[in-house]
Amino acid sequence: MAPHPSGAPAVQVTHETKQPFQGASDDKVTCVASAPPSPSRVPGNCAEAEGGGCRGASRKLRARRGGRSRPKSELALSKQRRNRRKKANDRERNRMHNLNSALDALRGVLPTFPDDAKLTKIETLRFAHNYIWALTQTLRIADHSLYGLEPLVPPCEELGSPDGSSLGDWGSLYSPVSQAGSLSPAASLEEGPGLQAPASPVCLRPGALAFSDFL
DNA sequence: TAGGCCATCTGGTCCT
DNA sequence: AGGACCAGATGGCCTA
Repeated sequence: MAPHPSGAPAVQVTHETKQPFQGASDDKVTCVASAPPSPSRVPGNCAEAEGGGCRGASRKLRARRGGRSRPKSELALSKQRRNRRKKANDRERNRMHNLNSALDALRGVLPTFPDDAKLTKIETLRFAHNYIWALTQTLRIADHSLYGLEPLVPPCEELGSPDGSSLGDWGSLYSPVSQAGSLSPAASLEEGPGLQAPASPVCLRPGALAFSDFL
């Protein structure tokens, strides 16, 4: 996992490590008959001296080693493994819950209609990606018009939607991702097949955004 | 019923 | 040793 670039925008990925999550408890730990344990390095018998020769100083030696690690029975070992697995499952579940809540937060800031079906995970990511790109373009366009520069994109009237339909209120921003190729910053991302970015000029109008335009 | 989406479990790997 | 992260597997639910 690539660490955040130092100059990354302040999209704070709060490491909400301990955000208690409902359901993160062991509601359904179905401990399936666990597969054969990983190549468990069977802990060597700690009674084995490390060549230092146990000249009656076994107590000191044990104290230096921590003293608590004594050979465990197979039963105790498997019990310990199961316990560790269970704890790992809980953590993993919690981690995924945190991930999902972050995804929900992201959904919350994306412009969608109330009656729109909830975005799937991949849709949310694509939408957010393209939405950010579109907003960036908006700022750029605004900057250029502010300083009297040539517009970067032709006027909206000259743009056509991919399907050739006329541009209504909702057609002013046509689907940025429905085209192949990528001109956006996203091109630098190692994006999978899904995360294409807008390939064509986007004429934005505040409020005229629907998630379907970005997917 | 097939396919998509999702939650969970699991083992491996890396890091502290 | 233990936690975080990841990817694969599996099974459930829902919809066209």
